[in-house]
Amino acid sequence: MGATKTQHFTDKQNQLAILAKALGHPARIAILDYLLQVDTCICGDIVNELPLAQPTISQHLKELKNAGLIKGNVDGNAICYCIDETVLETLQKYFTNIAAKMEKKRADCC
Amino acid sequence: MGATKTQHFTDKQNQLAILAKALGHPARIAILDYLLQVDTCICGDIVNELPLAQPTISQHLKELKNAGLIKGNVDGNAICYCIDETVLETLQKYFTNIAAKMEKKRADCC
DNA sequence: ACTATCTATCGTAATATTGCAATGAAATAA
DNA sequence: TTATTTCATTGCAATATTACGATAGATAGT
Repeated sequence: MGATKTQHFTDKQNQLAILAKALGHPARIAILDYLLQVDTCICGDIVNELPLAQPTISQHLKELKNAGLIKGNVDGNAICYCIDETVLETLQKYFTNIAAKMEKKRADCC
Repeated sequence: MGATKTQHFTDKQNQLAILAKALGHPARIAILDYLLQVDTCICGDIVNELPLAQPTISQHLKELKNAGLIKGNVDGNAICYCIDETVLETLQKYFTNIAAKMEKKRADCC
């Protein structure tokens, strides 16, 4: 025991959980914040922006990449990371959908 | 080491990470799905809906509650859990905001 | 070639999460 | 009172995550 029982849930549920989990760390939120802030979707000086060692950041980037939230293009010596829109749309849809459903039953709730 | 270095990040980043982390498990996504599906924000038979033991579900509910995603009202012997709209708005805003920012710089990205 | 720079990976310690059996606590029903 | 039902808590084992030093690979410049 200790491992998540993914087999028992739907693909949708697992996929959403993977995305949310990837966002479930302040460093990874900070990385996304930075990628949005920077005008060009520039590269690897994320290390200078965050209070974490380079291997740690590399690991966080890997997780964001595995979840599909960002993509990385090799650009000479550096790597250009940027946010993947398509996956973010999934998340946006999920929450707007929930909001819509909530709207419907506003009254009969606690 | 092994503990998250929350001190180094902003309150906003930490708060978002907490919410995302709470959603970062398929069982907890499934719980929200169920709460949305059921018409009235009904009570405790969530145990019958999920392939997990009662203590495990109780723990997941606790985490959703701690993150602020759901609230629970005692109703006699049972407990009535339901989704907390306000926090979901935070998430919805976050993603629509990201989507808006992405729109702006569509061109110069990888 | 050598050197510097940038990033990934390995190995490992510290900590957190997941899952459940057993047990508690609190309200309801008999 | 004595069940019964409903949910929470405790305690523990299995597993995952977080963080970083050390090291390796790949590219650019000299």
